[in-house]
Amino acid sequence: MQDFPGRPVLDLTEQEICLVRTGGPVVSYPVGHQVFAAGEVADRVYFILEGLVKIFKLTECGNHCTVALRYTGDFIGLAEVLYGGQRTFYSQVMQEAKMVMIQKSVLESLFLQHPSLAVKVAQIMGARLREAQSCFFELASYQVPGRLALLLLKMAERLGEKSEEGVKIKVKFTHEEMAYMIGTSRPTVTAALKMFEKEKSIKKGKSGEIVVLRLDKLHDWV
Amino acid sequence: MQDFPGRPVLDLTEQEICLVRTGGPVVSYPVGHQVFAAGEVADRVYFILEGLVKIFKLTECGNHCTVALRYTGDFIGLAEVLYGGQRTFYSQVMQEAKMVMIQKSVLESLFLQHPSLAVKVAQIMGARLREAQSCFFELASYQVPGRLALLLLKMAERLGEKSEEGVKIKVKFTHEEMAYMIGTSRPTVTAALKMFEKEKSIKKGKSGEIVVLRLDKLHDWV
DNA sequence: TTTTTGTTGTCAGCTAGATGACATTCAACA
DNA sequence: TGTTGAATGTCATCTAGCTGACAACAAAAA
Repeated sequence: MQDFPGRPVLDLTEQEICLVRTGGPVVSYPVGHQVFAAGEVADRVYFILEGLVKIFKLTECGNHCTVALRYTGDFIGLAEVLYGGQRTFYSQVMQEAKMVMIQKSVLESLFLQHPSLAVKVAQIMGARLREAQSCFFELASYQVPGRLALLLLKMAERLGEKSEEGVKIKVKFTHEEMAYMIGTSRPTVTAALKMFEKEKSIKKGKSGEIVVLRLDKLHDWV
Repeated sequence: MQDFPGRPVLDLTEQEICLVRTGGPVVSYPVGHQVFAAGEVADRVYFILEGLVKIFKLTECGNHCTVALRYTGDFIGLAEVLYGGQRTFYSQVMQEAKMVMIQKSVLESLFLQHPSLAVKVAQIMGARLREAQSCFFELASYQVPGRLALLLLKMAERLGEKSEEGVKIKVKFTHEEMAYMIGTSRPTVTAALKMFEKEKSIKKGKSGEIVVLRLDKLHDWV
């Protein structure tokens, strides 16, 4: 998956967030809700106040590929709105999401009135681009255990909760979901996770979440 | 390879180009020249007036992966300059390049004085991001013949010269270079090209360039 | 509680494609 | 013109990982 955890990238400032909040109504969507779909007109962006949303693509034959996860503080749907195209990806809520829905025209006038916001958005897009290109590189260069280790490390950084034992990844993803993110199959993810468990790099928490015990050992896999 | 041919994306207007040209000196580099390398400070961008430049990454073990090609009218090195990081990719000239070299500080003041340029840059980054994510998807979903067919189609669109026979791809890439772009090995590219030749989707021109005879047949491979 | 549905664990069989190796052809250059 | 280095064509070998399948669980619903 692309620019997944990918650092806080470039968070908006307090003032910028206030600005963005004025851009439209706050909407709330449950898990599973489709925010947008390929083929639709890209007439609005969303700014995530809370929740987790994935960006993915489908083949005609049902093949699923997740290219990014977006969190609190991220925009989604920016790219196509900026360059004025149709949506080419799908977007679905993975954790109940509260978002500001901003019409394209409103976003454009925000940019005009606050040029620094436009610059900030350009920065965000730049960071996302390099992240996406890195993911391409990783997919091309590393095999499954390496890519999965990398995914876990990024998740630990982004969604982790430290304890004396290790880092607990607070969000639970199914093996299938992870397979979509690293371009492999579900059974292969299961096997690789078992392997990590056996070497004690990770363990399963009580409610099924993954706890990373040894970041260094995972790192050795890339 | 990522957002390779990827449409002219979003060309700058005449005025914008004039603006950019004032941003710094014009430099000329021969084939093979390294424009920047991973680890360097990202203190400038280049605007390509003429030529072809690739953006790539290397593993410690020498693995090479090309994530983008940039042409006349494109910026290179924007992403890291925008978000203020180190360079994480390498960049090398593939066809003699004439470029405007623009210092980061100059670019920033250009943005301040001309907010519309900042917006345009955000648009460009958005388009590049979606292109890069599409390439990730393609690498994850299609096998080599499909990815190579797609690459040839993009090249035909971007670097093609139409004739009654078909579309001649004006730039010559080695099989190895193409392998780097689609995440495969050189012999595999050779084999797939032979196959396309056998089914008469493509042929070799007199100076070794690829001529696409049947866009539709290539398209059937994805 | 039982039923249902989704998630894991595991496996046998198969294949795309990596690797390394080598011969051949081509292009550049002296 | 011959010489040299790079780019191709081709092959035998090996393996990561896909596919499909099924059993074992777990969680949620009835």
